[in-house]
Amino acid sequence: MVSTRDRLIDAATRLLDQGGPAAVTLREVGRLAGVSHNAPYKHFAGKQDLLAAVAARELFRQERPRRRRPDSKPGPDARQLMHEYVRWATRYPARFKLTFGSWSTGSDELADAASSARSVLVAAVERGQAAGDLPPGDPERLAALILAVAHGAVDLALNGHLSRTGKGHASPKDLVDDLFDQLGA
Amino acid sequence: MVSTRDRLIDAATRLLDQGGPAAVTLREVGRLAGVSHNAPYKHFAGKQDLLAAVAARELFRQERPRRRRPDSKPGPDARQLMHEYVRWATRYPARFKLTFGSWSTGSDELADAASSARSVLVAAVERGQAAGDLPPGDPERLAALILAVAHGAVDLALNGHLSRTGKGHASPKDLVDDLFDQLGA
DNA sequence: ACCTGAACACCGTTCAAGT
DNA sequence: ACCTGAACACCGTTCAAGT
Repeated sequence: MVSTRDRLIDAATRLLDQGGPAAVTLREVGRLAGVSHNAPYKHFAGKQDLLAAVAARELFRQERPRRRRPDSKPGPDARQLMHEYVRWATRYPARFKLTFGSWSTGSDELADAASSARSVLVAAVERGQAAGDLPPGDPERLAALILAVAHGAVDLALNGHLSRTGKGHASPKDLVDDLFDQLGA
Repeated sequence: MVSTRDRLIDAATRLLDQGGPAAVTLREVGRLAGVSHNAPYKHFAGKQDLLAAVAARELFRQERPRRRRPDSKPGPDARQLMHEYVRWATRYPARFKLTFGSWSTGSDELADAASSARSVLVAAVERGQAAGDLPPGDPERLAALILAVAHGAVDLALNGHLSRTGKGHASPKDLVDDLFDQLGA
């Protein structure tokens, strides 16, 4: 038995994927969930709060598989993490833009999920430094640099600002690899 | 004598800076420009086209000072270019998000301005490579890596996804410098 | 060529009311 | 506790008409 709240988030996510945030109208969300156009107000403060719930669920789903990993196995390295990040963002561009966009709502749920996701990357960077694959220095700051490249490359590519043709053509994954190659040298 | 068209773009830019794209209503744009709420339709195809004009003017203004530079002086180096990029984006976040967001309208004006701005960076990267400050390789691809860091760092910072406190704290400018330091080593 | 005023369809949000 | 239907204010866009 899936709750109305979950069905509302499902519907909002589907509409978001299809047509961006503008396509997420409360009327259509309600219709897809089988309720009236203002039933969402009984579960969320408004449209913004509904979208924040979508973003929070997305972050949680990204992080959960890594949390479940048994402690005996080390997690994936930072390069692999960024490859997954790029792959997810490319596949679900609207979710990517929403999740990493600015939330005017100061949702605790979102803040917690984001900081948790960041700590996974920092841990991977620390393992890379210990193995000599990454340069020394503050691991949080190096993680920020790595995330900035992945995030920026994806955002530029999604918006058509990466040269899409000719010798200069590089995919976000290529640019992430370029960075790690430079860091390893 | 400033044209109605320019006054409309001015008004739209002001509203954009104050409250983001949602605050740019054609009614308020018209009111600020001293015309009716649908006079903009005589100059632009619609709201989207008006916002594209704002973005195009912004790109043009960024690029113009560099084009006027006499050929005898070499342009600023890539690091300095990215510092200016970060400074502009931090000062006018709404313009940054609009200009580097996705334009559904395939505006030629925008595409030209964007590719022109990119070529300025590529030229700076080539000079850096010639001077031995940057590693060898395809300059377009290296320029894309550098732009990805600056763009990603600014976007993460604007959206509050860069750790704002503690030892991991790094500003977009810091991250740009980190990349250039790594590339120079 | 440029502009206006009325009108239409749509949306977020509120409210009174129902079970 | 959860939901509905009507209503309100607002917005993008279109249209007929004016100079």
